[in-house]
Amino acid sequence: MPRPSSPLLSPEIIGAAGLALVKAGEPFGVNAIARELGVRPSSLYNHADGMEGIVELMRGQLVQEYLVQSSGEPWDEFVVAVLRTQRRMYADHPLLVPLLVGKTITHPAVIAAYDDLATVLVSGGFPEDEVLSVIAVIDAFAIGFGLDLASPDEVWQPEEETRTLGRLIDRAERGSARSDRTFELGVGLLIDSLRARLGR
Amino acid sequence: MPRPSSPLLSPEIIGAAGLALVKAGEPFGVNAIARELGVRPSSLYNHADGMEGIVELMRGQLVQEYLVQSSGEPWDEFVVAVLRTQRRMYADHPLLVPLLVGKTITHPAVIAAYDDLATVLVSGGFPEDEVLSVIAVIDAFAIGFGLDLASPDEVWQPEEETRTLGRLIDRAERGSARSDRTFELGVGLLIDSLRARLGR
DNA sequence: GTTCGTAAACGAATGGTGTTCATTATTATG
DNA sequence: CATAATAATGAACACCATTCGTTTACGAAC
Repeated sequence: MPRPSSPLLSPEIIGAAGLALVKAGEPFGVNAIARELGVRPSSLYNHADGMEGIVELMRGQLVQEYLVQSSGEPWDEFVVAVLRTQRRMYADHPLLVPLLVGKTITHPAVIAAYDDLATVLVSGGFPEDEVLSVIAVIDAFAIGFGLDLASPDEVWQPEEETRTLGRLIDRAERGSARSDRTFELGVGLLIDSLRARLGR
Repeated sequence: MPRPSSPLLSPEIIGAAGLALVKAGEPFGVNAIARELGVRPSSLYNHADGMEGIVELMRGQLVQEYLVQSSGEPWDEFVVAVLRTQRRMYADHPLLVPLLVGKTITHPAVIAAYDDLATVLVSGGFPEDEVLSVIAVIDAFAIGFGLDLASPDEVWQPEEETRTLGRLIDRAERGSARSDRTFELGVGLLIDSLRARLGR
């Protein structure tokens, strides 16, 4: 069926299909997306530049979906909001982390989001030569806690006797409750330190 | 060449070859390892349980390589040492992160390392129902900063005008110097907050 | 010391992946 | 109306992880 009357594909459709797959935790790839869309894999190459291009499409849609815009609130409130959203984003798509991380960011929407954060931090009083580091710390937090939320219920499974760990595990909460608690602790620590650094 | 006089392979040899590949940043997989060892891919299945088993072998050797043992120092010194080592480990093997993360940890050496850390934190005075969260925060930090160190020199590449970000990028350090600075800032923030929490 | 089972290599084959290219028919442009 | 670009297909390629049968050397039992 060559060149159908109304096109079956578009960059948006492909990106959305890819995101739907990773959201469902199913194996994600060119063939899987094509299967999902009822189309041959080679057809995708008319709209996206291979696997890499598809990932870029997904990143663009993902960022728009999890966008947080500043609206005049204090810097610390904004940072917490960004952290919460980013963590949720990474946790909802753990399979994408290795694809997204370690690549230079050029997508305008993503750049704009970081620009927004940088502006808020500068306005909040952070010295200009420190803001990028603070942003990287925020990124590190979000990725780390996102992966933590996506990790299995039983993080550790000791097979032999332990001095301390086993006892703590037995008493601890499980699953998302544990991860949420950890995240709140971490966010509190981070914001406190940033406030302290600012006031110094 | 069936059944050679002296065996060409062993779990240790296979794990080491896999680690050597990811350390060199080369594509890593069953075939690549076999090629590196001058052996057919199918031969590996006599010593390791497929791709998954090979990753497990690699994890074991990796942990031993980056092991940090406590020796009576104060908890904060130990935490910093663990953070530094873990960050280096993830930075040296960014390709392994998606394979290591999100899996239940059973390897005795890894469990022992976490048990050590838990013991130090409890001895340091942290309440028992908080120690696991603190450990998760430390993990999140290490992964996040490891990935940061492994990320490209130009993290952002704005194509359009920005309000703040572009100016900060122009003035900022690059490469590992930037990442090191960020890490030191993050470690300082984390330790300060943990100290504050403990003293409260 | 011969026999026999196991161990450790190989080769071939299977089903999966991402990618390229020629082909075809439709749609849009001149 | 003629022509070029477009968007699908199918065939082919190279690679991947994995399984299975085959071959042969080693080590233990008789």
